[in-house]
Amino acid sequence: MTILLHDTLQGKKVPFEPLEEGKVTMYLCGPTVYNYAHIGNARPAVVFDLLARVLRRRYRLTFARNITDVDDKINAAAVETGKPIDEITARFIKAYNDDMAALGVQAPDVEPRATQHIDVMIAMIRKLVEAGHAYEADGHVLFDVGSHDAYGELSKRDLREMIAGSRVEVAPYKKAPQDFVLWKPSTPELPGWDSPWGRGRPGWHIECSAMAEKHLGTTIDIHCGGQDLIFPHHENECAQSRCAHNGAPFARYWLHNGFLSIDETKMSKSLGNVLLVHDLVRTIPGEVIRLALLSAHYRQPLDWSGETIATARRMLDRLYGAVRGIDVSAEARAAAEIPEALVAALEDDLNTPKAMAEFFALARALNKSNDPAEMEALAAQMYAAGDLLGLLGSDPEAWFAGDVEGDMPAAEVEALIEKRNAARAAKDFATADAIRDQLAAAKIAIEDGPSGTTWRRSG
RNA sequence: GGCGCGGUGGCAGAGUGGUUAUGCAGCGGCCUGCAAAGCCGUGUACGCCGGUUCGAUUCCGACCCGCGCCUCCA
Repeated sequence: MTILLHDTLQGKKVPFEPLEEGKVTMYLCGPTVYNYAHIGNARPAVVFDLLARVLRRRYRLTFARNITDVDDKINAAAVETGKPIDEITARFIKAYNDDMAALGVQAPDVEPRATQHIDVMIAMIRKLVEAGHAYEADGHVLFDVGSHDAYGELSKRDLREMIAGSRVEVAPYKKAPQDFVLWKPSTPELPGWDSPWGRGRPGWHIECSAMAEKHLGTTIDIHCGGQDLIFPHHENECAQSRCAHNGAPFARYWLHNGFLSIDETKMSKSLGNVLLVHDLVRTIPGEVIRLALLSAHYRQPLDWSGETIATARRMLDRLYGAVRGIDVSAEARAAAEIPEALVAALEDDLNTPKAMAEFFALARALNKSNDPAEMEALAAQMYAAGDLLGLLGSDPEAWFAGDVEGDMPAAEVEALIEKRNAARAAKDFATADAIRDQLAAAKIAIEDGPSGTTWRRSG
């Protein structure tokens, strides 16, 4: 079975064949670092992190996720806060990486920063000007969309309709309304670099083209990002790269994740419903957020709500509950293989809901078993599956005891349970039940098993 | 207006031309001091209307509804 991926350009699911046997290159558009990442930003990071994990099982992968650290929004943030640009970008690069790590996102192989690739961008722009695909006008360098026949192919847009439908005021120096900026002049206060067209800074799209070329080569295997990037960002990237590379294909597969809504409305600053990962991880375990983001297929829209989170938490409780109390030796862990059906689901265009169903089948088999050797083997398989999915990374006891701000401390819970068990031993069930109610009020669920009482937080 | 994506049982969410998704919630049973967890059992879901077919939730066409993009928002 080959891996199947849905390619936006072809508009369908197709077998994946890398350009070079055994080797895959993948590029994901990363954050513009002027603010904390919101939950919508986290979806592509998590989803394509999983794709990277799946690809690494079979291929030598080079995964690049860039950081846009030169941008007008960053400049605006600097003016607003009175802080130096470097300080702002350094702070939010760290925050982004910390937040994504909390969601189980592994570091990409390369994390290129735009400001460290200005020379590559200038070289690429120069090539485009020389080839007649770009022109200088009023201090700007613009990409000449009309010079590239395939423009609009990725986003399935017709150039003539775009011109007719253009509602935006067009800068007077543009040849055509949809021409976009490759290089723009900077005033002395703004970040700028010397170039053949004077001191200036790059446009957004050229950054990704240049960084992809530098780290992954002329033609990359997989380019991914959010659906809203298809136009104009990816369309423009594709046009620039192909024109700078004598028409060579830019990306062989384009993958785009669906949008995330909050309580069925669009997330937006004006509505005040922007949820920052930085805030969410304070009260919600990272794995819960990760599983919630993977609970729908990546191309489907996903609605984020209290129920989304509560359900994800209960799903994880069930998975951790299955492996709880089972010691898995290093040998068993090394020997464990992920069930073929689970891998096959992920290799079928990253069908995470199907993969989760297989994960639960494993949990049920484990819950049913009472043969210690089989239980250990099944638990080992669950951990192996968890490693691939980026779940089940905690010790089960730590998972169930895990507290967030405002929770009753574990020691206090243990003390109450001891008191209750003393009451139970004395058949004083009224006292025992009162303590259980007290714990329940603190969202602690207790379970009396044959080998003693266990407890867990019930979120 | 153009382009694209959806409408599945109480909720979330896969999938399939005829046979169990899965999880959460509910109900019944086992277990338990009682619970909880777990296990077993339990649901005549596939927007509407036509068409193709022995048979369609699944293919085709129209319609209704929702969402996204249309110059820098993942």
